[in-house]
Amino acid sequence: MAVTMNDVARVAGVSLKTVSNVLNDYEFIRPATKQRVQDAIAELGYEANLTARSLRSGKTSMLGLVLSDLSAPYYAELAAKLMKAASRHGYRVLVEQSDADPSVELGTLQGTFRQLTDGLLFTPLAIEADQIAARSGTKPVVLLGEHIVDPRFDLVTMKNEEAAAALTAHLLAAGRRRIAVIGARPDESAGSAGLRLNGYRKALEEAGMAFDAGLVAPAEWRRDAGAAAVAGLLDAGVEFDAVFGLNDVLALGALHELLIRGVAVPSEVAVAGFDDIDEARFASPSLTTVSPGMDEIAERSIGLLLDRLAGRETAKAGIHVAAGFELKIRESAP
Amino acid sequence: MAVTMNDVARVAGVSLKTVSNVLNDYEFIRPATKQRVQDAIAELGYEANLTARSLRSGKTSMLGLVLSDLSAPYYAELAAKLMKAASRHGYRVLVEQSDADPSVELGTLQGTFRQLTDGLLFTPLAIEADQIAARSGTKPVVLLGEHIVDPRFDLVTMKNEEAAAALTAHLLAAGRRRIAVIGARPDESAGSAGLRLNGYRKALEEAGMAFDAGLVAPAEWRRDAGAAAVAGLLDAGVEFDAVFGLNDVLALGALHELLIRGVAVPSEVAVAGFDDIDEARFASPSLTTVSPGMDEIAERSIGLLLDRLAGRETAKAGIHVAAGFELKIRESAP
DNA sequence: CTGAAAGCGCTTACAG
DNA sequence: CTGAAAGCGCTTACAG
Repeated sequence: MAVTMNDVARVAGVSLKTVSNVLNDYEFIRPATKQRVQDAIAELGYEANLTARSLRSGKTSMLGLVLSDLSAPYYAELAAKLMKAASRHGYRVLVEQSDADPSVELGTLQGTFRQLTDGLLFTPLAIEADQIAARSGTKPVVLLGEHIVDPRFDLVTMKNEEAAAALTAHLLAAGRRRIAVIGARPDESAGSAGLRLNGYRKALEEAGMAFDAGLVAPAEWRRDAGAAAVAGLLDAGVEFDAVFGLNDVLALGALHELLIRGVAVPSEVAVAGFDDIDEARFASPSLTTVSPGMDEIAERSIGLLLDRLAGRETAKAGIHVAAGFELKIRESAP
Repeated sequence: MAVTMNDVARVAGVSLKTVSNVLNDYEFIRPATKQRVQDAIAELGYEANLTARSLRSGKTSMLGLVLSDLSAPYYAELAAKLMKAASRHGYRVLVEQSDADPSVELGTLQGTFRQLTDGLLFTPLAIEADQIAARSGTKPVVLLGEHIVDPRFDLVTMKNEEAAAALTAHLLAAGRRRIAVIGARPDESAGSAGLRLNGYRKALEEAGMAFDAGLVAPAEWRRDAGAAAVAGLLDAGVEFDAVFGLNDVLALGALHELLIRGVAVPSEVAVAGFDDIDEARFASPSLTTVSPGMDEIAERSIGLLLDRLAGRETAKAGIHVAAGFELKIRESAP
């Protein structure tokens, strides 16, 4: 049997409540009493039982993180940073992989996962704002990404459109005229894919260049799909002198396919991505990309969620944060 | 206020215990009673409170996973697979990043993290077997990796030595004579680095070739360190016609550095790694590596831990499992 | 097959 | 500043 607060109270010669007060940093405790309790805790090696505390207080000191797939480098790096940020504030992070399955996403908003966590960092991919609103209950939710941008919900995101435009402008300034885009999602205009594509179009427009839909290839956001998309363009005889992968793994898959086919990068075709995952720096050639401010996203989203939990942030409307971005110009598109 | 078992009992017209029996699939319940309870559950939208259940039963339905850094691709992919495997058995996985810090590793063996989880999948990197034995308590622990191989503990690992030898033999068979090794850890002979280096030495021996310590470069297991290690060898004028990165990110960092320096891969220098992370297939050139059987590792480690939890496995001595491996011969070292 | 009672280890009003 | 009591929502012996 583990040591309980009762044992501590007995050894310290005080009541249960006094032990609880010491444990919870209650202000008005006589220093001598506090010391006696702390000595007893040390002597017995007492450790608070989090489950009992949770049952009574309704708080778990865990935050939920919902994302599609932890093995995607962007999510892996983000999760690692979020966990570190949460840990600095005394919270743990419980991760749920949704696989972009709507029923899994809905499931995390209620039931066990919700019970186990005090608040949620939620990357919606398959469900809509009203579905979240219908079951968001009283625990705070901070949305990540851009699938849902809604004034009702807190949101931490990145400057997708602006950054994609800046990257496209860079390619244009370098003399590229036919920039293929891979990773489009024709079925959704609101998400990251849509916003980044918008940025691309705006940059073209600003440069007085026509948009050519034949340069836009849809693809799932995976390496192999990026490779296949570029293969498709090449096989179809589409001409292009640059490829903008809407994220890094797409761009890296494309880069791989181009090199296999004997297409020189960047001399014949420049390649650029989005996310600046660790791997981008070490690709060969190294990948030009957008650093979307992942550190800032991690800090701000944890900060906002904890502010909501602690009642430090009480705005009725959702707070929207967009982290700053930075262009990383590397060998693949100098 | 959430719906409780009491509410269900009232609506169904039965006692608390009967509701509990239905919830816990107790065998001997009259079908009609069971139906009444299930109807009440559906009507009220009742969901069991996991915290209360945990407090009373001492079980949390969570497994702990301790690893150094979730953003390392190998760990990210492994964690994703472990979570999926656990989920199929009704368990969640709570991840703790240790950063290879001994005090963090020790901390996960007791205290809150231990309380929150029914069993542990533990990747020790900085602590030793006796330290684990001293605080392993009654909850099961399955070790991952090879830092600690001890008959007292269950262990799921890979065939490091055998696989490294097979990979080295492949390089030798392809005519490579001076194979540099990067990522050695001179301070530890037992871990993955030591075992893989052993495999390398055995393959050399088998081929009747001398071991040259000048070809072995220590490095942390990161991309940038792999690049720096190769740069060091080149700058020191060490001659080599192949590089064996003791894991994939080391090999990919090395590959990058070689290409930057104008060294042709594989014609001048072949490059091989270990792990077969997703990225290896899509590197340019694609990376020859060892697939260490990650699916098998995930399945077996979850399976073994759950067998211990359920009392299906009662062996007094630790059970050691080594997953099968496969050589993935790709462009970087054909 | 089902019920009434106790209790897991805390925190939370309520007193004093 | 500290104490005695109640109760969070379950499961677990114990009866019957």
